[in-house]
Amino acid sequence: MSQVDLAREILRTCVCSRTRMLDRILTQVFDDALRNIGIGSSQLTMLALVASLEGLRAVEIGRMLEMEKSTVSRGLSVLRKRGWIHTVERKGGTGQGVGVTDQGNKVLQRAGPVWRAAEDNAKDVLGSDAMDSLKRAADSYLHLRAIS
Amino acid sequence: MSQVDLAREILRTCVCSRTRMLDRILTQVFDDALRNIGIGSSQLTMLALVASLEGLRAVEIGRMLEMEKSTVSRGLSVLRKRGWIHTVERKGGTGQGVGVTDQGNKVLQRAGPVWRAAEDNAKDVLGSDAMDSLKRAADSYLHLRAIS
DNA sequence: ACTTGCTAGTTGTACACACAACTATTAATA
DNA sequence: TATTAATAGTTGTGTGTACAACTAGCAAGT
Repeated sequence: MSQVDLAREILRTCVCSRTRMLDRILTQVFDDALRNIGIGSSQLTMLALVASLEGLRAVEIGRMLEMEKSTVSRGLSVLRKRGWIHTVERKGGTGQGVGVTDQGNKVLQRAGPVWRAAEDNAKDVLGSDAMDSLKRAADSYLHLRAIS
Repeated sequence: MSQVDLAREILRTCVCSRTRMLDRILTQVFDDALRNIGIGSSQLTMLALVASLEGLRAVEIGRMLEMEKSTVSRGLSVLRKRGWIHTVERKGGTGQGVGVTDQGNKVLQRAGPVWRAAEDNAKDVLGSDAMDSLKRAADSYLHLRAIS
């Protein structure tokens, strides 16, 4: 098989590069929408998770979002720097977790409608069939039962 | 609507965070497989594109992969540093583009079987339905007609 | 030829991401 | 309790990503 044929097969087929492209496209849509609010789409995800389950530890966040622990660590630093989360004691005294601050809640509330508009916008960009199949692809795998 | 309800709605619904999670999961699968070869999945995508269309310019790569030009610029630097691509003259003298080196072709050939195995592995991880719907979601949007 | 303006490319900055190596903390057990 | 093992968290490094600001190069028109 020639190099060119192999290269074209990779480009036409590879599910990883496809997904990464979709990620770039969607991140663009959501970050554009959220820019005025001053929060990025990744940050919003993490903030929403912390708000959903007060007292989460970093390792649990990593498990739920499929993130490496060092990524979680640095992501939480950003949220902390912005004043959106703080350290909280966990029930039972088993170590510490994170919780949302008043500022964090305000940002979340302001982001809500903008995020919904972005979700609609994404449907226009991708088409609603593609969006549904994308969500289904994720549903079959992701570990978000705790907040369902 | 309470903050917690909003937060949970975002986590359950957001197509952007879902896609980013899928990206992390798939990148893990492909990078693990490719590690022995010494190339990352993003680099493989760009190398395959350059190999498919000799003499591409950065701006064209950006259009086809939905990447910002600065991202392309830095991505190409990495490939150049590794000795996988080089600058080539374009037919008609309209500026310069990039082409694959012999080394780059060797890496591509070695990566081929490993990449195919990773693609199979991804099907096991995601399930073949999810994988199909993921690819369909991308198909409806991506600009790869030039190499089809 | 000049200027004017568009397009392409690079670089500074900040964040997202993971691996490796380290520290700290917690749990298990001698 | 002391030691050890396992888990959790941080930090250095390199890459992936985009925005803003800048430079370079080309094109159009007068």
